[in-house]
Amino acid sequence: MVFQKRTSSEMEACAGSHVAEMPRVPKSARGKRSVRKKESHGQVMCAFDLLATVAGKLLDEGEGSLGNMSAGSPVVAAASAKVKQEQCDEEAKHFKNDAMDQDSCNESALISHIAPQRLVDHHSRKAEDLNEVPKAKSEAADKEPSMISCTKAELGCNFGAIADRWSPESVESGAFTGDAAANVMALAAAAFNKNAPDMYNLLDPMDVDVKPPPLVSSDSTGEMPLYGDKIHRSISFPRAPKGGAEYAVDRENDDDDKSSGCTHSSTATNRGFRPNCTADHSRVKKFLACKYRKVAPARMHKGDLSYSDADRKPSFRNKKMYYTRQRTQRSTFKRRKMFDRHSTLVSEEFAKSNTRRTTKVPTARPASLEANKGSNSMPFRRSCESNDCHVKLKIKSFKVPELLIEIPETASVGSLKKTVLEAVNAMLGGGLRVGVLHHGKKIRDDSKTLLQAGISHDDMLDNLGFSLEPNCTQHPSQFAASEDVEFLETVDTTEPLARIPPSDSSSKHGEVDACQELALTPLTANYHGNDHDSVHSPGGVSSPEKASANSRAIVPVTPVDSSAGAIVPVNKAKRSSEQGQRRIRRPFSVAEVEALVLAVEKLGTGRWRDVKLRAFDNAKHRTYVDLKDKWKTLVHTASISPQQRRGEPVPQDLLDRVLAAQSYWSQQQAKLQPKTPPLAEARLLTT
DNA sequence: CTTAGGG
DNA sequence: CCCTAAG
Repeated sequence: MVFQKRTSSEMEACAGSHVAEMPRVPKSARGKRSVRKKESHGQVMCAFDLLATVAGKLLDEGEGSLGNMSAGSPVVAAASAKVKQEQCDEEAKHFKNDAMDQDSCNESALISHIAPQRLVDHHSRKAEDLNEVPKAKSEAADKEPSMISCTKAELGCNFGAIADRWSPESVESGAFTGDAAANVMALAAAAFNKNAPDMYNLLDPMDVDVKPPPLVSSDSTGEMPLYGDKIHRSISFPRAPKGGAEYAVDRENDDDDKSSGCTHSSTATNRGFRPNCTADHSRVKKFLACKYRKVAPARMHKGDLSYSDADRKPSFRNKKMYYTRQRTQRSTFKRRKMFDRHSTLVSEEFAKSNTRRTTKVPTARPASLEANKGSNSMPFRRSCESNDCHVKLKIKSFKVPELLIEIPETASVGSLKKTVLEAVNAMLGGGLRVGVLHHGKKIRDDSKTLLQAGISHDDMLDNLGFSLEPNCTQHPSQFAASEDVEFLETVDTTEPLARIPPSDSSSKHGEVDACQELALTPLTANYHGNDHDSVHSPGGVSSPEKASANSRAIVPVTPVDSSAGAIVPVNKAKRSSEQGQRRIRRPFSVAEVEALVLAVEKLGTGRWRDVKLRAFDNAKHRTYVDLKDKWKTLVHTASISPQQRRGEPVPQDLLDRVLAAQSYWSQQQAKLQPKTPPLAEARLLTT
């Protein structure tokens, strides 16, 4: 008699480990490999440029209120926060149960009142009790009544000063992560309101250095001019309040904000380069126009962009533009390196030394540069009790959501510009949100302190990231509810505590190492992959855990303006360099490896579908082929010297198990292979 | 769709 | 990871 290979394997598995064979999953339930072959055609993608446009948008947003608002990043932030707040409220209605949304709302709320509070903080530093805040605020407002009008240009310039002054105090260990996000927001807002050239600098991953000046002992400097100090204070994080009290501060204090950031408006240098809005815009546009890059025409049809169901969700079909991950573009592959760089521009660093300052200033903008420098050199006083609890970081640039635009190849450049602009505006219409990522993981808990989030002054460089995220639901109605939800889930990563640390991080910051938990509860618990989103909502979808995967947005794109669209309906120009995109590489974490090993030990090799179902059913990415491949590499890895191994080191014991399992199962396979395995059987058959 | 292997 | 041949 001849056993079917699989059957025998299963039997052995059961016999050996007492594991009941998993019922065969119906075909319908089997993991399907996502469609990969995508077509595409004339598409122009422009991600980095978004930054430029962002500026324009923000300008617009602030237009109305700028008149009577004082300048200063806080104000700007407040302004945009207003808009965001509205949306958040809206969102809240739709996703009341979504933690992420709540977070986003908190962030927004924070932004709106953080500024005033900072000011207050400045004026009544002693008033640790939040109860005193209101009073202090009014005082503050009274003290600087004359600083109420600033121009946008000033705002922009001020950013330079602010950025440069971003004191160590700005990011204290005691600050809430939400505060951090808010602060970043403020900075971003300010940055975007700068005149174009300066903005470029800010955006240039190579330049802008927002690092704070050297720390000065708290009382060694009295030189700090009032306004300087103000500026500084205005962007620094409020002292960590106990509880979420500060969230209660109402936003009616916008008035205060108005006067808060303007103290420096009198700065002569600022006057020097006060561009007008028009100028700003044109610059932005120009910038955009110059930078847009044509990319692979990956025509996106129903989620072919991504490989995972979750990923696919936000594939705004039938839309002209999409925000998605860069990686989804296969055609972009060749340029990926370059592109990734853009997407990595999020990097910021923690300066370890207080003295080290690398302020590369824009060679292009002498004026502003000067202004900035002036302020840079200005010492300021910082008053942080614990001098070593500061997190110093510089944000080279923000990660901007990818923007995909589909436009006929025959469209004019002008229409392209317009299209891009519209897309960006559409995205920004929802306001921006700043995401904070640590070790590639999104920190969603705004109430966490930086310290708790693992962001400490002695942190490693490049562990922190910020991203600008569009406030997705501008027109919720345009999308199916489910889609929206999924989108949200996808956009965001997961709850820190429930996550598996990125492969490269040794989760040394007190983050719960979910890996072990998962890995150690093998038989029953599957490795849930990175799809910890389920933590937030049942049936959650997978979400890439890497920073690169977080910001996406659905843009209710208004049809490309008539001119562009009408001009050329020639969509047939595809077929050129299509092909699907290569999936991004997602190194297996130790936890995953362990889960895999466990499953294989149980099921044996050659049953990858079952292994997948058993241990990676929730990891939408990770197909059985992936698992098989991983096993292959594991076997290989285990057989080479440790020195030759690369990537995240896999515990030797795991590798040993790999080899053991491998040999065991291959043996089993060998036994069954020979049509005449046991002599006895052969005899029986022949007899 | 799954497996198994080469690329 | 991708791609393919096979079943």
